[in-house]
Amino acid sequence: MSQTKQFEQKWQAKWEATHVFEADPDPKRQKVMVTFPFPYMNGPLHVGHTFTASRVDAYARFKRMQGFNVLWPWAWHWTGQPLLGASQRVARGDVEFIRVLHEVDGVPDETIKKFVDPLYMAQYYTDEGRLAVKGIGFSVDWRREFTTVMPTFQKFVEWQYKNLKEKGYVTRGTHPVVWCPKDKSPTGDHDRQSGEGVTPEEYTLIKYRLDDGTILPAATFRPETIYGITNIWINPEATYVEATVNGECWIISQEAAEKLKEQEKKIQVNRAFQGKELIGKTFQNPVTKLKFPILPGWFVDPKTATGVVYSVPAHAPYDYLALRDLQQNPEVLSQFGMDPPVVTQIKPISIIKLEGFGEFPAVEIVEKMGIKDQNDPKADQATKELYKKEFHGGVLKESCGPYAGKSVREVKDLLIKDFKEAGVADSIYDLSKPVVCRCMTPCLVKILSDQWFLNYSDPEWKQKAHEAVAQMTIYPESAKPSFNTVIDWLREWACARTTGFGTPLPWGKGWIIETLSDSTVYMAFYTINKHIKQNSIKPESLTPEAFDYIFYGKGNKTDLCKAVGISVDLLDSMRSEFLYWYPFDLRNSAKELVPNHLSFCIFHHAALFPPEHWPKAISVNGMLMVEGQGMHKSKGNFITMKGAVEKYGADATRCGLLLGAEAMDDPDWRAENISDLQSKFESLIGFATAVIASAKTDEDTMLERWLQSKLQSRIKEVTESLDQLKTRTALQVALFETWNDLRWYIQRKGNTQAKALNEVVKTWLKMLAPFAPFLCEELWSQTGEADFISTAKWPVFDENKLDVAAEEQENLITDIMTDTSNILKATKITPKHICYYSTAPWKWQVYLKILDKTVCGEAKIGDLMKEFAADKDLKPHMKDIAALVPRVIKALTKVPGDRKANIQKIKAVDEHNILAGAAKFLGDRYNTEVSVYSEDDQKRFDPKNRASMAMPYQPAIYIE
RNA sequence: GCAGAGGUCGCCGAGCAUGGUCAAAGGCGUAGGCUUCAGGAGCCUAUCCUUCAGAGGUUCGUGGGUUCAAAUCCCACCCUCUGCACCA
Repeated sequence: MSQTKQFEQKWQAKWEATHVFEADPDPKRQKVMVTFPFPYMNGPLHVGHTFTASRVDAYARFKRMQGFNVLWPWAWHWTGQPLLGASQRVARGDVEFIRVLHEVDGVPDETIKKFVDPLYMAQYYTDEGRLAVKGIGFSVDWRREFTTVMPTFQKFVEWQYKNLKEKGYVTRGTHPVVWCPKDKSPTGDHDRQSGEGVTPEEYTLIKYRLDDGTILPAATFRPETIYGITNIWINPEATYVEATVNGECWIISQEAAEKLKEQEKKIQVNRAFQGKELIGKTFQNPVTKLKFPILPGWFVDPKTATGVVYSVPAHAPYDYLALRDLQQNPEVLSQFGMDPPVVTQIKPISIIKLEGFGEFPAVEIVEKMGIKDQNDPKADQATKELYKKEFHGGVLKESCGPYAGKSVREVKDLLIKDFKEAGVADSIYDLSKPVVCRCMTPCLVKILSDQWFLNYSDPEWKQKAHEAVAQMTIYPESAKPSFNTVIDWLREWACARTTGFGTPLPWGKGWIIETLSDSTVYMAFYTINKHIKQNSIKPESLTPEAFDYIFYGKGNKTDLCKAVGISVDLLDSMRSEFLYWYPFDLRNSAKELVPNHLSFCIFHHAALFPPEHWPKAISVNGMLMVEGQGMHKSKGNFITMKGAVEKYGADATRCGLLLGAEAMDDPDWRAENISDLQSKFESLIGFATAVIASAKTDEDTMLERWLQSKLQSRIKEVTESLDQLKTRTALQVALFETWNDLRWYIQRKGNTQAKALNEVVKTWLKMLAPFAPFLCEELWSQTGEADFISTAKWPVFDENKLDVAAEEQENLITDIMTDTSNILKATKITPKHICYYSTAPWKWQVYLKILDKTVCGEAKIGDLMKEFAADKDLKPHMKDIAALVPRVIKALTKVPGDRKANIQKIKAVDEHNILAGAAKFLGDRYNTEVSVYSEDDQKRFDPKNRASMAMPYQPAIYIE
């Protein structure tokens, strides 16, 4: 077994044995409750879950180390249809599906057989999931765990819905859905063979009347064009039916009759006939009462809507094209017994004024695009373009009755409403593209009646939700507006369905609360489930009144306890535990849940709890990609949490994911990166072990102070980043940048014996512990610490340990190394001897004066020279100063502001000593002899007379 | 279609809000050296171009503009990605 695996098992066992991550109320300590949306258990946990949950765990561990009482609970989502669907696929012996279960999920064959029981399947994945979560080292309090089919949890959901209903947030209504007639259930995107993303579209039907009173319901998205009608198109070759629809006699395509049966229409088909029978007849416009002819239109698709289309050639390219085609070939009309003038006399009727176009926009666009006839594919493009333009910019003309002068956009809804009320319009739902169910049955649109909705349209509810958003923190900040957008945009949500697992609607027989609707405030249940489980509280004790008391403090507890059979103490413990933990302090999820779950969570909290129990913070992150692609079982790139941990180790998996991205960016899982990280950790372990073992001296030189100083900035950055959920930045600094500091120190120092280094390494481990807890625990124990690093005190930034002089000293070294390398590169010489010349003291005087002036923004060469000339110490050097001043000014433009301030603070540094101290280090670096002289040393070795080039922070260099 | 996010030096990815400190962090990859029985790992150095002295030049999707100064501000254009409901 690998070393990594040993550490993982060892520390997991210790954590479990000591219950370190179990959190109970402690009034003396501030609490932090973090949550992660419970995963749906129709499959194993994967690296996507791992990424999101690793962020939560890093935060939880960080806060725990900061001394907070941290609760991280976990649960499992079993509600809904997919679990049943999956089980049924096993029962049907779906070969491909079973192969995936076996190969991707790694389920043993014997177990797969038992998946015919969906509850068994859910339990299996839950048990596997729990092992995976423990294996990766998430610091969860398992005493609060539950699944959404547990009767006690369902009692909680019943309480939730009873309250929502009483507050008026649950309403009843009808709703169109994509429907599979064979399965007799709505066909969601995931249940489809084809037609992903297709939703029902509502067409308005205008009830034109034939002379005998029969209704021709023509379907349109543009009912305002009723004022510009010139004729109706019927496909002469399609089959139409005459049917009694809600007591009226309608003529529609055969397909349309089937559709309407599912759309709350009482329909009886009386006879079927060919479309050509209708050609040549006349009908009346129910609004204008004018009469028009029915013409043959071969482009009319009987499968779309009613198969009856009315023609507005002035504004609809297809209509104009079809009309033009007929007018150019009027002889085809003879087969329908019509005379050409009926067609040739038709003129488009303009009803919409559109900027940039004349009378007949459709005619213009057809001519502009050079569209040949009604079969030209460009006709479709023209239709879309014109529709958009007229919708946004079109104004109805005088002929449009009460709607004249209004824009299309503003009257459309009103007009539909008016027409429906006047009985001249109706509607039909249809699909823009065909949808086929997984069972291979073509779908249609069904109107579900008596559907239960969460009324997210309620303006007061929306308002409260906005308030909740306003008072909470969203990470990253940039995601906040999208929550408000979603809240404005959400409308009625069907919250119950008839199939699948879940909690029955308390008042609606046969309805089950749907999966996104039963999981909105369950975080509150975590706070009390510990007591429910420990005391084996019966579901029947958990009445709405009991929950009202626990969550609201409502009711008389003596009576209540008697009624439900829970002791007063226990009830009070539950109440106070809820009050201690709630509200939750963080909920982290992937951004895909913003438009649904996370917003629902906000809505429901706003509805059910007072503002002090509304969420404190929500954070969102990107969606995990695998090798640049979305992760799907079908793509063969599905990686389970368990599999990743087995292959790369828990620490590398966690850190590899967290280094992938932060904020809303999508992290990319690259196997190569993860295994590189794995070996990096191996080397980290070796490195830290060596340092820990070698610590013995009490040295406190400039280098130790430098290391401490650097460490302080790292502590500050890691702490601040973690507080902002910037896990990537935090880990990058904690792992790589701090490591680089340590490397630099060791190189400069030449050994690892200082105890100070050992202390820094211990601090380093603490900063890494939230991310890589296993190896940190192990190394921590090697330093002789008896307690867990998981509960060690988080390092605190200490300003007193900042040492700008030490930092400037090292800057001097790195700067001179850069210059030396530059020279070597440019000259391509192999150095035999490198000489450095430290700057003469009088130059420092000049330098610091110029620096002061620069910072104030008044560095004028003339003034400076006068000032220097007046100084008797400088007077003898005036010739050199004349050359030095412009060089210094130029050099200072490249120095960052904060460094300038530091230099002002520490004044002159002892370049000579610093260089002399680093001579050996530099000599090793360039593999040559290094000599250090003072610029004004008369005995210096300086054949090319370079020394005079020296200036502060830029010693002169001579290389031979 | 509607809404949102984004295009940075081989790759991933900082930086752009508060323009100058940006040839642009960090990681990866690649090359060379050291170490190692070997492999791996580790350590060091280099990695836009030019340059025999610490310098210069051309870069941050494309094209304009503002400014002494733009990866960073403004405009236009091109391209990519994500969500859009009864479904987890």
